[in-house]
Amino acid sequence: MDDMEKVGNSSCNDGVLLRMGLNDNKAGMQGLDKEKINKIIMEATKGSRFYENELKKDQQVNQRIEKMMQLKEKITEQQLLKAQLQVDKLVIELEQSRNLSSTIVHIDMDAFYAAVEMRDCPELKEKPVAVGSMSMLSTSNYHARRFGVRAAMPGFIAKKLCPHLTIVPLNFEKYSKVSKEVREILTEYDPNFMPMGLDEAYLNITEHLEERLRWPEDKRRFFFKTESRTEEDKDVTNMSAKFNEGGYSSSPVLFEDNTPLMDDHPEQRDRSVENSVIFGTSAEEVVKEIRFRIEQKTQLTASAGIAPNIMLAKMCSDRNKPNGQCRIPPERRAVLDFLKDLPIRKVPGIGKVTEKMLKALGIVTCSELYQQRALLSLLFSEASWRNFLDISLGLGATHLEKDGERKSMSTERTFSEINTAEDQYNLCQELCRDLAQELQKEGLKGKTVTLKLKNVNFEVKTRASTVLSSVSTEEEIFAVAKDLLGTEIDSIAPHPLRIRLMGVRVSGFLSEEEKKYQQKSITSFLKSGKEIGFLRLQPGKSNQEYFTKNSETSPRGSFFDKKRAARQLSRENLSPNETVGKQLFHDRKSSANVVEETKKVTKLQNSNMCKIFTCPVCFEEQSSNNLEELNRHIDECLSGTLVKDTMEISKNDNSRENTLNFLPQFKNENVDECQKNKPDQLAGTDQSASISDNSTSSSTEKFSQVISDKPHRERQPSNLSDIARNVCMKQCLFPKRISQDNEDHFEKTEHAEETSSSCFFEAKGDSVLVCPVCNSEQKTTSLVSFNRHVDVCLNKGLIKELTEKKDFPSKTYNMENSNTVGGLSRGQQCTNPSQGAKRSGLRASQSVSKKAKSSNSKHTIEMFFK
DNA sequence: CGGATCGAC
DNA sequence: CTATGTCGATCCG
Repeated sequence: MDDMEKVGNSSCNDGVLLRMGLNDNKAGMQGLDKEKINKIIMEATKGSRFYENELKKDQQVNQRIEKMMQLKEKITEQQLLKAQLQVDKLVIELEQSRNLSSTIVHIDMDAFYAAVEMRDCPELKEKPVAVGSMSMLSTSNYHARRFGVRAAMPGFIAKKLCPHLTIVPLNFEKYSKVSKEVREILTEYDPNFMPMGLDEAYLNITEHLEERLRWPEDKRRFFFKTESRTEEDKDVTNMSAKFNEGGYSSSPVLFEDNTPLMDDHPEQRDRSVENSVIFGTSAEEVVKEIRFRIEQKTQLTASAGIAPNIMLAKMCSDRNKPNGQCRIPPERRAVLDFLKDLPIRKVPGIGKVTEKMLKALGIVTCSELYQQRALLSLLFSEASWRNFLDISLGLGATHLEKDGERKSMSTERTFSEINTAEDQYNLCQELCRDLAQELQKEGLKGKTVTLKLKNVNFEVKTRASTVLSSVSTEEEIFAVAKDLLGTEIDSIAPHPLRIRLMGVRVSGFLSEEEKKYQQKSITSFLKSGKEIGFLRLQPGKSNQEYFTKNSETSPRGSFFDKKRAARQLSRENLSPNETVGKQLFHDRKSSANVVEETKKVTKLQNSNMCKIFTCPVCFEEQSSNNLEELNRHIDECLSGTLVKDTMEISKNDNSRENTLNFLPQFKNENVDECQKNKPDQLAGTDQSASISDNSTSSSTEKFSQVISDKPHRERQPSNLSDIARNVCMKQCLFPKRISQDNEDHFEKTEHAEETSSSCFFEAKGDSVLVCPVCNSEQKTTSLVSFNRHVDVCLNKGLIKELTEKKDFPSKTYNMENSNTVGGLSRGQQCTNPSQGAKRSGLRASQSVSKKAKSSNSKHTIEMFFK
């Protein structure tokens, strides 16, 4: 927010602590000093799940730094010199393009929310105040800041820092109203001004300055407000003085400022009428006028920066806050002087991570940033180091670009732990509902739906799916989101997902042009059923292939989504005892859908307005005046056909199924090619690690998964394959190098047992693999042979399972009685829900680990979710 | 394209 | 007890 100091760590070693505490201390006598503040924060923080996650993130940053430093070591003098030349060539170009002709202003309301609340509640005026909740504060007044109370700090910690703190809840409507009042003023100086949130804005006053020169004096005259809005606010002057008890002044005390309003036109002050003031024509005067007017109108103060570009203006407004302003004259020298000792952390776009990384290179100030430009060009991405260069030269945008079209829309919610699938689905649907409503307000439809989850350990993950036709309604979005959610629930089943946040986002919006085009093309596509018929009848090309090929252009198309949905269903049918609730949930939903669909269809058929299309899947004529209806029909049709077809195909080759189930192939459109081209890399490929002992039937294999996942379609009760697949889906089965620079938040390599609830397999050798079924070591020369072993093993297990345990009670399943099922299931299914998820999960993971180690396993297995 | 991260308000 | 919500950009695979 506006005037909050960026909180950064100023020394390398104590990142997490300082990050959450104070960087500097403006504390007066009434406040706390930095040490006390950090101590209190630490006491309130340590041991919490939140803190553990902060530590983890910090370690990841440290690893990034380490990697960067290694890279740095390898840089030769030659390379550096060459880089220096190249960068300096660019510097000359940039220098030549320097544009100092614009006058950009950044306006920043002081402690905005808190100030509004204080204005409206005189009781608060001399107290430390924060706005937000016990969970999270949005801002605090300057009094509270002396105690270390800051934006983005949870209220309960703020209370420990400052027991007298008054926390007032957010009232956005009020802030919006005030913000609007301010904007009404700003627009007079730049009708194209750019608001950044409720409390900040950029203005380009270049034109205004020109015009202003021709203005009569009266147009620059403003009157003090003499009447108060309310009875109790009669004495505006007095109130302002009290309000700014922090030692900072406000109008009319503004005149006592170090920078008097009339400084560049002192003669005009004499001619000012009583109760009015005339502002000059300089940029400073304009900005003082703006601030004066803002305060007169809203009783709130603002800080401002004036500079030749946006970046400088922003940094400038920070300099004299609160209730101050600062200008960088449009001269190169002045710009560079301003930057000289400026900490890079003050630069917009440089956050705590970048700060830390640069600090590791000995860069703290902007001039140091410039000095290291050659090195930076070798260590960072093009975009990054160019940005660094711009920063260190003081270059930035000199005009305000209109906001482009929105690129995404999302909604997310934090809550106390939710861990039942039913609640999660309901919540998801609710989010979709809210989002759909907002989307429709703006008439937007998007092709990508992203689900965001944060588990109770604060680990965040997102899962996205892009569908062929764009979505905007609750039902459409939820159809995609629930699959994503189902996949996640599956992936750690039978452990519950324990989440504290869920979010849904829609992106990939169509532009207006694309919207029209799409309508047309779909219309014509549907009219010509023949083309599809041709493809369908082509010898050697099954329907599946046709659709698979198509979905390659959109790899995460609805077809694959359905597969995921199918998998979800299958899992839930695995253990009837445990998943009754979920099944009910599903049944309820699907029957509701049927009813709904039926209604719609009859409604459509009764309509005279509808057009007739040929469904490209079932070839039946469909009457509809609504493309969405048709899409839905086609979707249903598509999944029906696919399931039917794959049933027939896989009947002929049941023996293959178990192998197939080891294919986590959702992302892998062409297993054959993958196998051929980079067999050695299979292990390392993300999510698409696949094993196939046959390079000719991948298509068939893929689809057999669909059938095997459909429990309600006479699927074989193959717990094993599901278990195995689940593990595969976790990318755990085969040797996977844990990526060093981009670690999955949900994977742990080192301290999973102590600090996290993640699940992973890590292979430390390549030639010895532990069979996930029989748990024995297999020396293999190729993944193919290993796969064959697993295949055989799996079949054995299946047979045993079928003969001995027809009713597989996964609820009471435990690893002791499942030698044949072995390691894999232990990793994934050791749960015993009735025993309290936390401990049993952890214990199981430890015992698995122990066992793995004792048997000299090359794999280590950790559990998901304590 | 999907997923994670960073940064801003 | 109790650590936000939304958005865009970027990087990497």
